[in-house]
Amino acid sequence: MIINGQKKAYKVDEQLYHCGTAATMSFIGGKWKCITLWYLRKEPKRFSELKSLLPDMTEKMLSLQLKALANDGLIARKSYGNKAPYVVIYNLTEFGESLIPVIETITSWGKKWAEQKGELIEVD
Amino acid sequence: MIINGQKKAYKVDEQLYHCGTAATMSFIGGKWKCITLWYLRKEPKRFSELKSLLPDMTEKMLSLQLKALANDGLIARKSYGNKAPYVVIYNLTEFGESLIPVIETITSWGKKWAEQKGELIEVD
DNA sequence: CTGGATCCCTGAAGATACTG
DNA sequence: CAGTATCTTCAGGGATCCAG
Repeated sequence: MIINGQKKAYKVDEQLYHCGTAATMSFIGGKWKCITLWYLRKEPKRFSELKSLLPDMTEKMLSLQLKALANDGLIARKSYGNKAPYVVIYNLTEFGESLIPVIETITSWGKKWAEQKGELIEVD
Repeated sequence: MIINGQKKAYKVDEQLYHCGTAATMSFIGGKWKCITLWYLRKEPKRFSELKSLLPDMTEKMLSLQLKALANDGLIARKSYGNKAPYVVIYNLTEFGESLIPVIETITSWGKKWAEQKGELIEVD
């Protein structure tokens, strides 16, 4: 980002972002965050529900992503019970909801492209 | 992507995409592709122009990204002259242009967030 | 001027097994 | 049930030098 020959950047909590894109990508970049948020867009879900909805994601990655998303304030985690079996519910926060239109834009472009250039097939 | 209990995916040129998001991200994911396309959105630019607009990006990365974007059909490369100094112009293709609204959505969300939560400062 | 070639490093992601 | 703990692999990215 260069304004009047001066190099500028956004500074948020000691972190520099050289453009709006970089800021957004820090929230939804990487391989899994978008799709995780996407599955939470309508209603809260349990860990095991997400796991079965995302069979390609290892438990470890799911756990890491959920932790990161909660840390960014995009989702909230609530746990019930002090003995196994535990129940843990994840839901979007209002801040997380503000990202859904962005993800929707990304998803629908990809969907349209994939449907035009390829085909929907069964896997596994 | 699970439909009627059946796991599905898009198949495009032997490549599998488990959702629209993954497809889009294969084009604009990573640290540099979005911003590179963004700078080409209005008019074609030379390698050296892009280099000075993107001072944080090494020449190697710029070169790699331009090659990848051209390979994906998002930009076109035209070179003039058969002796040094060469002139090489990059411009968006129509396909590349179709992604600009997506990038715009991403950028404006990040911009709004950064302006609310942080500040614009000079760097370097 | 516009890159290519090479080496290196780190962090993201995967596999597998284990636990309160 | 909802995660941790290790170990490993690999691609993205950085630094530097080289070439037409």
